Amino acid sequence: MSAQGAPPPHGVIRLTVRDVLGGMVGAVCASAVPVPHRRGRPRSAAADRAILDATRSALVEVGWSRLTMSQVASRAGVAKTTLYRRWAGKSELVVDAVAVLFDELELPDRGSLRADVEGVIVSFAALLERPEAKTSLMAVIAESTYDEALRARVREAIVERQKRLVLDGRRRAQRRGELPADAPDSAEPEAIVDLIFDVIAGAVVHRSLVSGGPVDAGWVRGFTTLLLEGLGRASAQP
Amino acid sequence: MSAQGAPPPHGVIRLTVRDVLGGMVGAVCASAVPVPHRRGRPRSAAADRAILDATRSALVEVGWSRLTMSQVASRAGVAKTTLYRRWAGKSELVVDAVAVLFDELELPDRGSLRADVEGVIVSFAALLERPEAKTSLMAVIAESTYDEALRARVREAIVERQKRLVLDGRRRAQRRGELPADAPDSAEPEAIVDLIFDVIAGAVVHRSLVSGGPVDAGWVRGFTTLLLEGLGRASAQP
DNA sequence: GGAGTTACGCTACGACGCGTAGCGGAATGC
DNA sequence: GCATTCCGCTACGCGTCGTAGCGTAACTCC
Repeated sequence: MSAQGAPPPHGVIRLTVRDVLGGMVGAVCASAVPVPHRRGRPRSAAADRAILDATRSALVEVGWSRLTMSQVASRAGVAKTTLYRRWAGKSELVVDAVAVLFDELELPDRGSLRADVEGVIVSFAALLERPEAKTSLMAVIAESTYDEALRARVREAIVERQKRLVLDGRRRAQRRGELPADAPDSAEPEAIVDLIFDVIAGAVVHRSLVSGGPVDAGWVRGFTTLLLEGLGRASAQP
Repeated sequence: MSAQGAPPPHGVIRLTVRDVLGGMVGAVCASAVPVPHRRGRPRSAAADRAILDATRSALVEVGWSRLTMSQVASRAGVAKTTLYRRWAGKSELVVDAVAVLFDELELPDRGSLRADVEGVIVSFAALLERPEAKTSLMAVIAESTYDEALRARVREAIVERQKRLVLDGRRRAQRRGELPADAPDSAEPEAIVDLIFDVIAGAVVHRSLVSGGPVDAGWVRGFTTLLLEGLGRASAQP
């Protein structure tokens, strides 16, 4: 609503996670320089960290719906106004607070496509089990269906950065000869990566947050078989 | 919070969608009799319908987060207290208001497994495009991560009732010989149905609500190929 | 070192949604 | 008739939101 009401103090009102963390995680950062803000008192990086930490711990304890800005402020030891100087609302704050969790995801080479797929499924499911992520991810996505800016923020901060996992795994499988190499005329390996990402992430989220069933070894094996060999063979397995 | 504060007036405070609609849609209804409430003035079925209609139309216009109980009440032409006599809060109300949308899903026999799968994907995606569903489905699921009763309500009213689509399609494919019949010793065709449901629903939801890409003919064909034939062949297709 | 600029903590405030209580009246079963 | 239950209405206390205004702290440029 009141995004550009007042003249922006430091050029930009909102900072991304990468600005806060000094660009230590991001590689696609637009401006490598973390905005050295020429004049005036600089924003407290300690306050930023305290706020994001407080947000995560509050999410663990009370969940998304009972999380209030006042509560986060007092936990972080800052004034409520300081929160609103950085984030427009609860949704924006939580996106940044949760985004760093997803950067912990790694995909070590396990030797085969099947092992790699099972690995990423298990890792992602474990991440979704953490209360901070579990309670807030869906809420933020829900909010973003009516807020285009928030939607873009979610995509940039969370979705886009995880596709690297699929991209890496696919390239490794191609090198091993488990998947066909990209046809030089085929214009869209990107479409396939997007598809695989939606299928894996969507299925794991749906399983653990909607259906509510456990992502245990049996489910992981079944899902991987379905992914690798399709419905016919997956139905025949024990 | 205050669920059982006062003695329940009519035996049960909450009614399910099937009670309201007189059991016209559900087949797995526990008690076929819609509680003929022995004494006193009966609850207005017209008010129930007006409230649920008002909820859906309000969801279309303002979305989940800006939806208020007072707003729904005045739209429906009922008092706010009447709302709270039937539903404990916004989440419960919206679950019931949205659940009926999912009952419209049908899966006509299109002659082949591939055509059936593509059909269910397209239908489900079209449903998610409706603003009432789009904005509220994720919000309710998010809320349910910290509310076990709500979670059960979502599962019963939405999730469980859609698995029939997968079950039907699978049986038809088995009859056609496109899928192997259930091994008599294999104890769990149910696990496979659950898996397929999570994969299809999860992928479509993730595609349209998280990634934000279109569920167009190309995506549907690619996803179907992946489902039927697995990663290897899906990667080779144009 | 001083001047200008920006961020911070604090307090207070209006606006709004929530969920409940209490009333008189209306619709049913006995 | 009488008891029972629902309805519409008004009013209320409570908590959260997001902002304004103030004095003060930190930093840059001259």
